[in-house]
Amino acid sequence: MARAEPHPGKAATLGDVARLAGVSLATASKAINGRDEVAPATRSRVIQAAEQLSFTPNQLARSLLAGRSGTVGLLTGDLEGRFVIPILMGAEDAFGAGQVNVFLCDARGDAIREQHHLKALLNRRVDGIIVVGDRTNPRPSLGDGIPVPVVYAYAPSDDPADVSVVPDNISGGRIATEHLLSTGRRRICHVSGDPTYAAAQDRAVGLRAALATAGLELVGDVMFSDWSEHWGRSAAALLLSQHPDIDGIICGSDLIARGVLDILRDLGKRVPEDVAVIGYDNWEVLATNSRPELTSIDANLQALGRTAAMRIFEALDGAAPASGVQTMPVRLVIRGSTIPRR
Amino acid sequence: MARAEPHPGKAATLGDVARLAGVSLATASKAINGRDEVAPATRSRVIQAAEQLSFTPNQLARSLLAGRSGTVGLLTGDLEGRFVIPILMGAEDAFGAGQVNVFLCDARGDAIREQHHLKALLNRRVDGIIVVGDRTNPRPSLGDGIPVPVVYAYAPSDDPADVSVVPDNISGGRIATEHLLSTGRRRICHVSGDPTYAAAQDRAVGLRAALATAGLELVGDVMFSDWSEHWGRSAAALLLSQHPDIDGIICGSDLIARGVLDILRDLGKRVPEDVAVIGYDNWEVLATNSRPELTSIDANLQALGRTAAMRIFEALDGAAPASGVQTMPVRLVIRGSTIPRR
DNA sequence: GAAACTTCCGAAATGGTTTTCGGATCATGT
DNA sequence: ACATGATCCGAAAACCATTTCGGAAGTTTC
Repeated sequence: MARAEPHPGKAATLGDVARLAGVSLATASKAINGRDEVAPATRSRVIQAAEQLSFTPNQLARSLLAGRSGTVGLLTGDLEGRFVIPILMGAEDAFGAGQVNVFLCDARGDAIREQHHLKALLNRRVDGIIVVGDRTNPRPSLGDGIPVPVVYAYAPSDDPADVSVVPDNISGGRIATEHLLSTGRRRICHVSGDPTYAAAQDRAVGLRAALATAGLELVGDVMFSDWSEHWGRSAAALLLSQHPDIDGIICGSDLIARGVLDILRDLGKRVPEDVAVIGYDNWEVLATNSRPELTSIDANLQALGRTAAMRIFEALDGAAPASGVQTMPVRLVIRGSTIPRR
Repeated sequence: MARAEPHPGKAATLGDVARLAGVSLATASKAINGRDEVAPATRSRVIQAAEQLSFTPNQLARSLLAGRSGTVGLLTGDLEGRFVIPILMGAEDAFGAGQVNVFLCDARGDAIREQHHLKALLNRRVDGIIVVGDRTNPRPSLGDGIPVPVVYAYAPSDDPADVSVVPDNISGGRIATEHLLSTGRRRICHVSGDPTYAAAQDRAVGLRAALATAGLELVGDVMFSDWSEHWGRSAAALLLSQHPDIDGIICGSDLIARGVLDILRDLGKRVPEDVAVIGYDNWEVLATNSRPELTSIDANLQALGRTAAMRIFEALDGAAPASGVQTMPVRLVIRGSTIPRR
């Protein structure tokens, strides 16, 4: 047997409420929305009727009238959701829960699908669009024919006229390096990931700059390959054979760092006493489960999402676009792989 | 300087198109929507006008009229997004890209926030709601006062009158066990996670059943604690000291399995030659980066999302609710931790 | 008692699209 | 020339909430 009234045919409309309360639509609207042109007695009558019918105003109709839908599109190509979820949460924070809702569209790296989603979002009259990429390389702009503000998060647009918000990878490389230096390390090398990633290059730049400031040079070349744990292991083995005296390894990702830690353990090196290791991304589940726990750089993605949302707001309020790429500060999270537990 | 026309004040409406083409709204609508009560010449004139103005129909207005918004709400408490993203992708597949868009709302484990989001979704007149939890324990039902179909995915509702779709953990435990048995293992133990998780209990049930069918018993008790790599390491050390002759370890999660693999390596046990290890979740980045790569059980979350979406469809089409908990088959992914590489 | 004012309520327009139904036009058949 | 039919188009209603503006009461003031 079907449940009682599982999906009642129609939701109550303002008209229903007005009829039940014995007033006109206009009065009902004013009573419910707390406008002051209505007598207290009438108001309470209307409100009671609304509750009785469990009336909720139809946002569709409201949006149509207001010209604002109170929705935002999040267009992502990030297959795993590692970046997009924190960014979404940040955006939700900025918009205020319940005020604005977010359409999440996954283009899965496909430009056609992205166009498809974009069109669908515009048809739904979203008030703004946040485009999220999975790497910090510039990505093709959606173009300037879009009738709502667009902000690019994590992956910047290749058009400087667009608004982009990205983590500051140069600074990240510098901070990681300065931290190792502050713990007394002097023979530092760098195992990074895919060299075609702007993030890899930027971090290396920051790293070299920090070393130069301290009058030091990188031990060996930056080792590029991919972002995997496998590579972290291979790289560490190679590194230790070529430069047995290194005392600090800066890794391009936490996954790489995990591989490096594995090999250091196999080779009998103590971390952090003999060699300090630092990762990147602060992927908690990896960083807190390693032996020892992994110091890492956190990109503050939630703050990044909040900022992206605020840029949308500003554009909606008619502020000057402030176009270009805005970099967001990153954060050092210190754990046992660089500082011994007391 | 501001860009040229960054956000043109108004998008073209059907009225604009009609005026430009010199026809009425009704005719313009029919021409664009391919209805056959319009002369070919008129139609092409309208279509050209529409393209000239780059007209796109306002979905808000369309939805208002149709009584269907073409949107679905995905209400999640999954903080990390590990479950919700595949489920979202599956739902998108089922709905057809561009036909339906998904509002993603993260309640962050907060019942108040969940209510808030739910209300917002209903006000936006979503056509259905998918509730995603981060564990397979029954969760509180949203209740039966909701005017649209609701499907619970991953975490079932505690109300049997609701529609729930969950992965088949019992079967998962059985499949994992049968796989180890098929590789000749006979002394099998089980390191699982938090015993308050229904998933942990279910997997253990399936495991014991498969062993019983083969006339075997579990070596030692099921070891419960939490889902971490740390626990995997502690458990493995304990296990090997108590039962040095075990030849198969079934783990409650890939993270636990990673910890187990670490300790086996430390103790000089060869995997899979001496001991086979199998994980759970098929978290690719963990499973493919371990030494050796990790055999695991995949919950087919994308298919689960697809099914959840189809349940919504069915309810919308007025089909019988088919309420209760539906379990979805899981899948064995074989890698090097159970079968030696040839 | 009439004018001025306040207080509250309702009719109607608004937003953009779809759909129904009646009307107009034109060609065909007789 | 008139009826019949076919073909195309347009006026208007519908969806639902908000807002403006005018009007109907009721109250105060001289």
